[in-house]
Amino acid sequence: MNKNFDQQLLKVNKYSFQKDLIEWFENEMRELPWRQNQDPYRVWVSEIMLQQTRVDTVIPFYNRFMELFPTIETLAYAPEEKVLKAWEGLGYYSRARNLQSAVREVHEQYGGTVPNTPKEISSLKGVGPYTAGAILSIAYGIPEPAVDGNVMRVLSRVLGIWDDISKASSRKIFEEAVRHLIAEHNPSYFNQALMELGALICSPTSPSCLLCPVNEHCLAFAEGIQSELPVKTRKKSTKMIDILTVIVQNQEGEWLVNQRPSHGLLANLWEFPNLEDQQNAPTSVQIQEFLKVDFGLEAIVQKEPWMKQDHVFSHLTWKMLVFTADLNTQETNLYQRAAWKTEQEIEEIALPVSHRKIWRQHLLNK
DNA sequence: AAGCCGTGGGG
DNA sequence: TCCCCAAGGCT
Repeated sequence: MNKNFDQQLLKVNKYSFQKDLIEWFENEMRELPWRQNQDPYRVWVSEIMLQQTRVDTVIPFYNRFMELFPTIETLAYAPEEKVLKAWEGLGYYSRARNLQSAVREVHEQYGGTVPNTPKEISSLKGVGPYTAGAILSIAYGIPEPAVDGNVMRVLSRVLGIWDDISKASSRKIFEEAVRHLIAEHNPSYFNQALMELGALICSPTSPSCLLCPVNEHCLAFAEGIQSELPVKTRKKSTKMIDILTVIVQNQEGEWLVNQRPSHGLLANLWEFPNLEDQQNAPTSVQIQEFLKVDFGLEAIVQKEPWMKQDHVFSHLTWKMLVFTADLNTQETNLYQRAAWKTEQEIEEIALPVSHRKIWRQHLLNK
């Protein structure tokens, strides 16, 4: 472990730090839907939704989700498609499928009670080191570290930890620091306060150190090096992919949609048929061949796209060209995971944000 | 270990 | 416009 950090950890008056931090939290904590009580299920759902996602974004999704699936049992028995639909627009969709899978396990293996040991709760799908600690401390009052980006930022400054927080291995160092500092009598507030402090005061850029309740314990503030911490290497730029998308309507006025594979990007979500532009032929020809081979459909594809749209993911960018096509046959027996769906049905399935935008635009132009 | 996995907001 | 970010986990 980092020697300087170790020395700093011993210098901090831990009980004074705990008191200053927790009293600040009691006065300043935001009223959030998942803070109404300590129901482990409600805490659990909130922690999954909050992974890599802002509080303001999560709130409306969380409220809707809890209305639809208020208990472990209701979520366990819900069809996956309903759960994905409730998650539409929130991103990282495997979170939703893992959550339901884990909830079903709790329902079946633990009699519907969320387990309260690190070993058991960490074995649940989608529950990693952070989420395990968060649920154990917030719902059960168990003094376990819950180290997220906020905690690493706050403690890197308070203790002068120079390890690169973008590396997975760094988390352990911060967990050790939390194990030393955590308030055994109130781990829930201690952990939440560290995160709340990171969100409200100890922000990534321009932290409000003068307002900080623990600034007298903070090494970075004492030395005026808040802006140097935490150390975080930036990730690589995203790659571009050219995507050709096609809107096809049958004689009944239904639209052709396809369900994505059950693994990988946007798993199990529905979308309008699309392929990567191979640039080995005119776009309309590529799409025509694609509809024939992948869907068994004869169609005439417009030469020019009626819409363009870029969509940026965390690790790649789709540059989308959207075409329309007219069926040239009555035979519409579809292959694979494709289906004809009515306008009403398309409203009720989960689409990626990019395809939902295309759909809205299509309805507008019709 | 490092790449994959979404989205919308802010500087 | 572009980049970074926001209560991470999985493989």
